[in-house]
Amino acid sequence: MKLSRSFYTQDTLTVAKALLGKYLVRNQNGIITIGRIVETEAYLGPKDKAAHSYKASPFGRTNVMYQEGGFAYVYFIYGMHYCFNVVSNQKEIPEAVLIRALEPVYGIDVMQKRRRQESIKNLTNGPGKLCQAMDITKELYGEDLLKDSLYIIYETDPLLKTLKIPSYPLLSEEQILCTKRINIQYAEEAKDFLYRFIIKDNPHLSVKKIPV
DNA sequence: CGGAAGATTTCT
DNA sequence: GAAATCTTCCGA
Repeated sequence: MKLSRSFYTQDTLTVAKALLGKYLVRNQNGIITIGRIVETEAYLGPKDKAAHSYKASPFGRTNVMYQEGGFAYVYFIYGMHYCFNVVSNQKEIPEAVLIRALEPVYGIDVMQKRRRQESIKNLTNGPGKLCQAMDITKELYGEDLLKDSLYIIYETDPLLKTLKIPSYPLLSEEQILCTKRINIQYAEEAKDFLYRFIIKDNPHLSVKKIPV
């Protein structure tokens, strides 16, 4: 089952944490790739100096964040990478969750081609890498995650069994770790907010060490 | 309208 | 440790 609109319109920290263990599905004209979400970061708009929507209007690149939850906010950075966020919370509240790392579980051969990289550990362990592996580009800016090109499913979805994807036990509270966010030193007091959520010890995290 | 910086990755 | 590379935003 796809995550519903009411999942995405919860408060952003709840969504960021609850996304761990769910499966991101990309259907690019019938080519399916799937990854298990293992790392997320919350960005809380006007009260968060690290957020793109900290001082923004509903007209710039963060436009889609003003929608209710469940849409894709994709941005281009450093002249070469895309990053994918899930818009969260209610309409007019410009908040989102950055998907920072996946564990590849389906369509791995496709991901290897797109990434020009054999090593499975190096396919989706970073926000730019996973966009390349899943073919997420600006074309998906504003995409509705309740549609069929890009969406997220529960760990109980029968599709996973159909595709013979090995299942994991449901995540327990103690497997989830909350840390500072990555690469936002400029954000003053916001750099210390514990808005990053990871599955403890997962081999596909973007950063090995836990930020202090 | 120009310049700087960036929620990154890769290679040295 | 630094380069690659380009969009966005901010200040003049």
